[in-house]
Amino acid sequence: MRADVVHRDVRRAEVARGVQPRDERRVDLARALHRPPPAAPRARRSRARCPPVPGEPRLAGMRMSRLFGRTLREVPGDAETASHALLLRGGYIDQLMAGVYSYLPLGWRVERKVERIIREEMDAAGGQEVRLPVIQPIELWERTGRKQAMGDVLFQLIDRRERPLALGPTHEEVVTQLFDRHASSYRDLPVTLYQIQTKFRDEARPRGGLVRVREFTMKDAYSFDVDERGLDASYDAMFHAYRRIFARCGVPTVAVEADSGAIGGKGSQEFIFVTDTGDDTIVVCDACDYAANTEKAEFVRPPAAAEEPLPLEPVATPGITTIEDLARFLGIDPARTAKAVLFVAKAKDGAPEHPVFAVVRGDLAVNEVKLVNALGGREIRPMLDAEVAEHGLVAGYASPIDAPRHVHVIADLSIPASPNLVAGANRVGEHLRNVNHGRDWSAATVADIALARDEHRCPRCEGGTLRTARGIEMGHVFRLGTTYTKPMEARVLAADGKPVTPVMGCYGIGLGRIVAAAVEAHHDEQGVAWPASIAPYDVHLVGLALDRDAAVREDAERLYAELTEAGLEVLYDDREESPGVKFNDADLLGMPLRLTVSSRNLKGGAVELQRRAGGAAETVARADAVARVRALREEMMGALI
RNA sequence: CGGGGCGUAGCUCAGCCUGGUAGAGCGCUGCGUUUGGGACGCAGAGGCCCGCAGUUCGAAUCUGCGCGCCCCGACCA
Repeated sequence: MRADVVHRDVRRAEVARGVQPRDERRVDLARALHRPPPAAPRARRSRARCPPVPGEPRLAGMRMSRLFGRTLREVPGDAETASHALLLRGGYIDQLMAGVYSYLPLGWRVERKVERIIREEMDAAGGQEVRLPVIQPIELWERTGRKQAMGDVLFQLIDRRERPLALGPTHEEVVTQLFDRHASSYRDLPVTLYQIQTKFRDEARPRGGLVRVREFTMKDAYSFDVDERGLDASYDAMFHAYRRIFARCGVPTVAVEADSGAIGGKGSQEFIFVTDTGDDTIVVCDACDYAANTEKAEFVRPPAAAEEPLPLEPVATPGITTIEDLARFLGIDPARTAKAVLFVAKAKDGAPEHPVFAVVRGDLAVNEVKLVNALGGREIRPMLDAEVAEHGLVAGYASPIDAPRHVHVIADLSIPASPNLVAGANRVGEHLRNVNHGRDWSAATVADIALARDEHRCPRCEGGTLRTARGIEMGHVFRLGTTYTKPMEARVLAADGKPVTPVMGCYGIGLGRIVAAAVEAHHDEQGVAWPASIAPYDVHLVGLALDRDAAVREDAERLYAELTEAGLEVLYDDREESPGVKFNDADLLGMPLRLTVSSRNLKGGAVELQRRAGGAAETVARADAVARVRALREEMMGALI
């Protein structure tokens, strides 16, 4: 159906209903705003001011002359990453303050498309959408101890009655309470609730444009099951939904094992978009499918020399306080030394601060996340130089042998397995050779507290080697268990009539990060090349020299109408700009397809069709243009899943 | 929270060292020329030089104190 026919029908219907026709309303509205109605196109420089013509498609199209937001030729100074620079240059986003952005019409369309995809996949996986409050009473956070755990990241405010409140950084507490009020029987389970909503986190350091922000849209989902088996099923459903979501959005991700951090629970996986600009580090096995965040990553320690323990022997090491210097000075491999790293475990729940003496083999580094976990979740900080002496230790020469009793000595797995190490003597300028764990000293705790890195061997397969990569966390799925249901005292009655505490899972995705990652993954020197699924518009229609050639203008307008009527979303460049400007803007903005109408092609009864992501331009017969665009769009969408 | 950098027109920046009535390019407005890869001419609009307090006859410029933004690190469900 033609647009003007549609319009006529709508108009007739409106008149019949006694409603003032749409285009007349527009004029009235303008008058009401004390402004003249949109002027007729001027003879020249009509740049922008042409009013929507009768029959203007109401939803699926946008004239660039009317589009709010302009493209920038130069990169705004604050942008470091490609996604940040291109989103700013294209007029997709605008920064209000550190870590807080507005989305302009184009940017918002992208986010809404991501949102739609997520909603479809969540619904398909059995999720039910809800909408939870942003503003929450602080007591809720005190109940689970997370007011402490979140610390300064939690945005807090006080209402007029001086009641302390928080802006939700996540919603485990709220949803658990909601669940408890509305579910009372095992028959109500399983249930997965989700929402797409703005979250607030006062990040210490926002960075990378949309990558780490303080106000952001997140999809968070929460599953409730009667038992672990149920949780497994809910978790798997979400995991697979996540795979589909990222695939459909054109963002390649790798699922890695992760530390659960302040969220808690037992086991989680992150979906990481691999990029050098990422702020997370992961390791990936080059032989099997093992992949983990370095915070969590296990690895096979390089083997130690098989030797019998030799007699302990002091060695003078004047001025040598680092492993590097020590190994060079003694002409040995760093793996033949023991590295001491001193921390202070912070006070928690009334327990006072206490010194922590961590020992790893010299070729390894301490993984602070693992160390915190080995300490039962106690936060740590580096020990200050002054404190080292206070605890009876000698900086640079600290020794695990005869360490003061109040010092918690914790050794990495590599230590008991490595004989005859060189360690500090706890005297300035002196080390000890042939130190053996079990003979000369024993750690209070032996645990995996070392950091995996490039070249380490895979813990899951024979012969695999770990490789490190940087990346951005796109989503995170957690098996929470009863971390929240227990302290919140959520219960349902089981089949046997006895109350059980439901086991929970939670699942988050950052929408803005998907937008940023999609740009990182799909751009070139000229600009963005959106995946078809989340591009703000399907086609960028470029009309050249519209004011010079009435035939071209008419045909471009007609094509615009035809495309939108065919259900395509069209960005129509109807501006009075030179071809170079239009093409460059089209490249920068990055719609997946570009259609060019020009007098040159029109003479041959054709238009030019170009894929933004590459490939030569094709000349398409004018009559086939719409069908060809639809076909290409289908093809590109199909390729995404 | 440590370290570094930067705040001058819508954007990118010069001017600051050596104090003396605020500049460029891009963008924007008007008129004309131009039209397949960021064209050109002419005429314009646009600035509390981040803020406050000092020094000085005089401060964008020097000094102090704030605030903001960016980067590295710490931190980061």
